[in-house]
Amino acid sequence: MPELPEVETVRRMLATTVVGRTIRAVRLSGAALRERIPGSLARRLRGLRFTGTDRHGKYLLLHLDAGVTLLSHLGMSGRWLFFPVAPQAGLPHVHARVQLADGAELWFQDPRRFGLLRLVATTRLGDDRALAALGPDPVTAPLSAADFRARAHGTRVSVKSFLLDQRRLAGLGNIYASEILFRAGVDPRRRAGVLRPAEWEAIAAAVPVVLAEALERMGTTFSTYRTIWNEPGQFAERLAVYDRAGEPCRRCGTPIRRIVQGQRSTFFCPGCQARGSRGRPARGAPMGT
DNA sequence: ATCCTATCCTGTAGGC
DNA sequence: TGCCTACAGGATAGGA
Repeated sequence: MPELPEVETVRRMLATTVVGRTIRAVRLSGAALRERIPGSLARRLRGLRFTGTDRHGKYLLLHLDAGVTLLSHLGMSGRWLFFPVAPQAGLPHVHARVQLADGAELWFQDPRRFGLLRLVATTRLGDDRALAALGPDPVTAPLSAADFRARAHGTRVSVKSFLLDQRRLAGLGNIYASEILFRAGVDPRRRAGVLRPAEWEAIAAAVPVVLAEALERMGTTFSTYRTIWNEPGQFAERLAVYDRAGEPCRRCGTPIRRIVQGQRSTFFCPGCQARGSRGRPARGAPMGT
């Protein structure tokens, strides 16, 4: 469930905690994540200092001196946990323990092991196959309605599936795709290739608003996601549609529906996201349907 | 090229 | 109470 707001929350926190600190040693579990972590990763990180952070979509980049970047992806259940003092007790599913020179520790925990840890030369980030495949990041490179429309031209997939495709737009996952379409008043079942300009306008406007609100509350926690201080995000209570099947829409009272698209749940309000609507009015405006 | 499905994995919720 | 199954969804390989 970590999507852009969750990863950005983690990035900001790591920027104020680990940047400037030096790695004394790295211990690996030996378990394979999305791909196997080579033992050389621990050896290459030893003695390096964190110099900065970046994020592209759901990928988190921790830059170190010596021209090395530690690329990570949280997958479904991954967490970076920071401990100012090394804990006495261990935790299950910790795949990397980064021991810092001052005694603090940074752990990568991932029960389901869909996550990723990889070292990349800082100057060759553009060549990395995972990063190279990503579309623009909607926070660092916001897309206009015209951009969306151009990217969707000719595609037959639903607008929900379109928003989830990291090659087209990097950072949205299942939660925020549904939330953004609700905010925009667009039916998730509509084909992305035939949306009208007004609908793309509504989507382009909704993306930064929904992401900013989620980021302000440190993201959405259902069960697994935590910040580096092991705190849950607070956006779950603000969700308009996600995981609210059968509950009344907060705006019009219509029961929220759950459907399956591309083997994933989609949640939407049949009242506010009517098929063929032009995008609903801005929040607070008269309903008009 | 584009789209769709199955796969990886574990914790948890629900049924019986 | 306890066992079993289904489900959650990140990315991606491979097939249609």
